[in-house]
Amino acid sequence: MGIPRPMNTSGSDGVRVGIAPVVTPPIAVSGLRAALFAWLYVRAHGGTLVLRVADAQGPRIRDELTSLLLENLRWIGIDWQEGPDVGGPHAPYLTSRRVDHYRDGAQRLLDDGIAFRCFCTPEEIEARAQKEKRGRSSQKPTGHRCASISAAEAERRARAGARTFVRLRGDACGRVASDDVVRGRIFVEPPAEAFLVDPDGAPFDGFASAIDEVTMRIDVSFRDDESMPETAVQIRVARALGLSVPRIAHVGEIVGPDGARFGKRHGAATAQSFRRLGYHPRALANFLVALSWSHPDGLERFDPATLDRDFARSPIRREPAVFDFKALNRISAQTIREESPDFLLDRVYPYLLEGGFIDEGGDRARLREVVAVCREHLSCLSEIVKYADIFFGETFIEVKERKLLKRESSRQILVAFRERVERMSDLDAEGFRRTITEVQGATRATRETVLLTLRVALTGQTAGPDVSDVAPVLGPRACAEKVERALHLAHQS
RNA sequence: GGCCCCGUCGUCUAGCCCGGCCUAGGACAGCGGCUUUUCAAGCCGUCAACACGGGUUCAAAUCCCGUCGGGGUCACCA
Repeated sequence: MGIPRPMNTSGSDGVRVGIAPVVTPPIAVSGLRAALFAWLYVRAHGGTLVLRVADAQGPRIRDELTSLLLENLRWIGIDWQEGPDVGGPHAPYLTSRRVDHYRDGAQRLLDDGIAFRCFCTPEEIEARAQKEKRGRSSQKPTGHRCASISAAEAERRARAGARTFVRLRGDACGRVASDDVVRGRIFVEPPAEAFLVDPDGAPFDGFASAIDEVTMRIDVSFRDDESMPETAVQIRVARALGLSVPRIAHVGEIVGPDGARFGKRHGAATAQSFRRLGYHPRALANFLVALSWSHPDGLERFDPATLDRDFARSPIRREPAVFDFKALNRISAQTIREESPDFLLDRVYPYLLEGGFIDEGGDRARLREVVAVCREHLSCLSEIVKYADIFFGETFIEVKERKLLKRESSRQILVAFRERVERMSDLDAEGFRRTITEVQGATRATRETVLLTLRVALTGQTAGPDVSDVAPVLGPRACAEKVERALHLAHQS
């Protein structure tokens, strides 16, 4: 059946799709995925992606955090037609700069007796929340003492300079229905006496959405499903103010192998951390989308940017999805393998530099060879450092692998190889193959054993790049040295 | 604890809305094999699921009810 078609309330320029990621905490895979789906939705149906950044809460107006967020969204491949950086007819697109827009709405809610002023300090609120948590109150806690202060009295105190939160009255917090784009009809309920505006006039997410998504003429709003309570607040507020509510798409959550929401305890969950590790952005996008959406043609690998109308042919699944690193690594490895050595070289360079393997402005031709050899074995670009020692340092040979070198047969292989390679001025793939055959003949070892022994001597690992690829890049001299050292190590321990 | 969401192979899913074509299909992982230049990649094969219990029906993964399980949320900050 696919995804329901959008209701276009905004004229001929197509559907207006909104996302409103928060600036802190840093955007994680779930937020990234909600944004990705919004972007795909726009591409499939034609329209405008409107990016509104929720930067009003927490550390206020932190420009670096905002640009980091935009960078991360762009990194994964998303682009938007209206947003803080590109502007648009409904600017500004930062909630911190829209405080004026919220004041009227809040005042009207207050006047109409739908909201009340709460004079409690953050400490008092915190203490109360703790107590409720401990008491495991079964009753919905309503009737907060501030709620019973008369409106006139509350206004007087507020005008006298008291710092207040604006909160939704308990009787306005009942559950409401929403026809969700991914879930169908759902029922949601705002938290008891939900917070709308803080003492500095900064809106809480649901309240900001109620106002902004109407003024920005959003038709469909994508968000991750943790924000369902905020959606409830949005609907309640909008209803009270006589405003419309866009269709909302709650994208299902991403959980770890233990079933708990994928987050810190599973390691890196932020966009930034995947970026730092050097995952291929297209692969991460592919992976995240495929977590809850299957290609109508059964493809498992696809470039989200080329999906276009195909995206609308298949529905977004609502069930929680398990973040499977193996699957991500596989997709990322495949994608990396398809990139040219030059493309990879530029991206791998910082890791080598940072690891102290190379100096600024190193030999590009040699680096390209190294990258070409390692390319098949990278799940993410930072893994290059696992292999960097082979080419740029002293090969480290694991104790476990040294056992192999201790054998008399291994010694014979290494000696035979060294003798030959020492006499060579150049070592290409063909020369290496020939040499191996000679060594094989001289030692009467199997080809497999010869290769494995040399692999350990030259790379220090039993997995990783092929010896037959590594040796030519190292050249005869370095090969001889590494073998010499391996022989030495074998005798030591 | 209140409220909400979710429940098909280990994982991602197809099927569910519109009951029969489902002795439940695919992919990935796992396992086995082939590629005999090793690890990896690639190719071939194989294992494996409708959470449970009631109902409705000639017929249920598909509809209804209940139970169980998992998760989310309950100001901000973390």
